[in-house]
Amino acid sequence: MSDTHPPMCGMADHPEPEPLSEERLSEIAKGLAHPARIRILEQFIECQPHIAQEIVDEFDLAQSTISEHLRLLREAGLLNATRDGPRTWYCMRRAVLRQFAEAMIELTDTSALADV
Amino acid sequence: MSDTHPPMCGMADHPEPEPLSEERLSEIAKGLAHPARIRILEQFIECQPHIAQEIVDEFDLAQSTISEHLRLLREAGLLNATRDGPRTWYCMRRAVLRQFAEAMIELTDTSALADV
DNA sequence: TGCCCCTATCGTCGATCAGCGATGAATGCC
DNA sequence: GGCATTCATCGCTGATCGACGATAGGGGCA
Repeated sequence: MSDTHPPMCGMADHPEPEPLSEERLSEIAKGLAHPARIRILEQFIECQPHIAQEIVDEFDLAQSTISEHLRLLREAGLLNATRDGPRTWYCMRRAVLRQFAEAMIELTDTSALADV
Repeated sequence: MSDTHPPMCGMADHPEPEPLSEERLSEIAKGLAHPARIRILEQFIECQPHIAQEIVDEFDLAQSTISEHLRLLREAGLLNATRDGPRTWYCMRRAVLRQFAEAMIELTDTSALADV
């Protein structure tokens, strides 16, 4: 039972309302630029954290490869990692991905010109 | 005057409603994974096509480098290219970027679980 | 015809990515 | 203490990216 004790993920995921720079946006896009990483993020649709082993079990990839993908997602700011004894709990930083998605929407939004 | 004769860009940009695969999503993300390419797309916020030279003039990068970025954006499906004599008109495929953005929104949307 | 403009492509170089196995550190359990 | 589990990191390899200059081709225009 004590192993199912996720650390209260992502609730303090407060939105940072400053607009994202092109550099920041491209960093996030780089995090998304591999099918395995998209699939990893899909595992977090249920707002539940996962330990790395759970992610590894979902793929036909070596543990070290998954660990590398998790690192890239962390560095892109798309995942949070919390060590808990021998485990690491991961959860998605929804606000970051959402802010990225909204910036992309704005790029497609001609009416954004009204603000210029 | 005849040089300002953009080829009726992107109006036939009909949405393709099939959900995007992880492979497709990561291809699009790869197209977005460089600050110069984000900035290139920003030039298309006004729904107007541009020739490659206009893009080159906006950057401190060699023409061949910009041409390469335009190629990657084309291959990611984010830009359309239309040759017109010596020029190439580029315009943004808004529906593609929007569909990508909406897929990212869904990843952040816990209520998407209701559909499962 | 000849020249210039606009672009795409080629070749090259260094940097980063993507994959793997192996190793090692931290922790919990017996 | 000893061992198994979990995970990150370290090489290593091949592939791709990002930048450039140089080159070449396709049109217009004089």
